[in-house]
Amino acid sequence: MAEEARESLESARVEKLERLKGLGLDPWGSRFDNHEAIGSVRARGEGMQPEDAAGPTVRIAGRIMLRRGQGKVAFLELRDWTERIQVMVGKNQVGEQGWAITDSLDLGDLIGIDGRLGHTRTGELTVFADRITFLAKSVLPPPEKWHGLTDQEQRYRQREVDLFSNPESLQVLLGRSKVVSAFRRVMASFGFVEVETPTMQAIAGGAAAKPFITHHNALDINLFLRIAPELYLKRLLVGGMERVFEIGRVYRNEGLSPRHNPEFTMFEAYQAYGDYHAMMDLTEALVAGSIEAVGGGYQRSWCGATMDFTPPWPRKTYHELVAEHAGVDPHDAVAVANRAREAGIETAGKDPVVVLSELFEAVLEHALAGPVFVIDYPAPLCPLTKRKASNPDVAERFELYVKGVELANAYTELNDPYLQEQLFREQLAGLPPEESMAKMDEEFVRALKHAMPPAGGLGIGIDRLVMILLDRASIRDVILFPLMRPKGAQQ
RNA sequence: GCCCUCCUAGCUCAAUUGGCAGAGCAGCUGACUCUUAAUCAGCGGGUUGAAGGUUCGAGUCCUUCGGGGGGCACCA
Repeated sequence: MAEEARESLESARVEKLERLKGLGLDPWGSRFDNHEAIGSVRARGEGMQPEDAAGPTVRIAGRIMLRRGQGKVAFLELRDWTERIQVMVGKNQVGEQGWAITDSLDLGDLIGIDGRLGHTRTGELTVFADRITFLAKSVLPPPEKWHGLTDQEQRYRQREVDLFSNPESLQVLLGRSKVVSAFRRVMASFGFVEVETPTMQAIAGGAAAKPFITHHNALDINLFLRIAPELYLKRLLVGGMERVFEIGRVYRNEGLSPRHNPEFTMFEAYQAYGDYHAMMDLTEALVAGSIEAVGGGYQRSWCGATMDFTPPWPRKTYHELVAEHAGVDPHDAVAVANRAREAGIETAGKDPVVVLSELFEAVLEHALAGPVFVIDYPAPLCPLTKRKASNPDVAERFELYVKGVELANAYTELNDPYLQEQLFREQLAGLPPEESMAKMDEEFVRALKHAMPPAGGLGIGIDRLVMILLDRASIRDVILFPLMRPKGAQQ
């Protein structure tokens, strides 16, 4: 039976665990202070001559990835979250107890090593162990030592195994953290403060998406998990917090795909007395800071395509792009509708602006190489955006596209409470309510009546940015624990 | 939700037109104090995702179910 085979592998390891106990050791280890990152040890080794036999003493800790027994000496490959390094353990050097420990090691075990840094006869940088400290037993066998874990399902379901057996996965997900840190650094340098707003909301506003519903028992009310933090952040502008940002999860009850996970990380920022041009500058600074953090420069490739992130990026109007790529005058509703039908879009009963929008998405989104700021959207699509003073049919909004992926969305924020209230009530023909951003939020409108400063607002999808900067094809590769259907669940 | 596709040992993968389920790694036993995916000798490990069906015979063909990946739809 498969179960028995697995258990026999486990029991062989449990037997060694008992052997460690027999040596008077705790197989689950304890505190191990002052160990040095293996990456740092390696860096020190760079400056050493290969003939330096007895280098500095070092203390490292990590997981045993490889083992090469050689009689009364053993070579171990130890890995921590920075690097891997070879350790040589000799029976004469570590003594009877140390050798007994070495004899009980399995691939996957966690150990600490005190030793001297040097090189072997073949020139490999190696820690020559003086002492071995057992830190934790792995009673399950790790994946194959050369291929690692390749099965996608297991890599997502057992991310911890993926992380320790596939260094690339670890680097990608650490890279994600570097991007988030870079965002915080850049925002601080621009004088923004980080805030936290409700993720459970009575009205799921600020974006067009179907929400998740949850229930609060004590109040006996249904609440929505937020689809965007937007409306609360703008209320902070009213309150006088002039530069705020939030990095947090939002939840959208929609399909899964290589670009969509039901919960994802949204960055939003609001700057009093700014506008959408200020947000474009900020976007460039944030992406530049992220690129600096993950390395690799402005010329990047993603899924085989190359792109240039050297700022500033092109800024083209929505209408220009429609004329250029769809070959149709965006002001000519009949021509737009004809072109849309050519592209296979149903036009009957839809507002001309909705048809234009669907044509844009069908024809243009994937044609935009980027990075490119698409600016000045048709006003009816943007119920939260200030209209251009010179033209009320155009909203001061931009979206940032890179290789067909929408990375950022920003507005000059609408701060006229009467217009806001009116726009919340308007429902475009052909748009079901849950697909509209227009959801009446009385609290928000009331807040605007206390005067919200004219402002620029920006939203960036962190997951997608990380995907593009770290050249991952699937959003699941940049989320530590992507949503998976529970295995063996009934119905 | 629909379409395509995948699921074989702990892991990575084989298995000819339907014809005895295999290998490497990992594991176990032994040898080895400078190896590099160490090597050498030997040993164990399987309800081929699940359940049915066709057939003399199914890992392979059919049906249903479960899970994954990709696409469509929806969206960021």
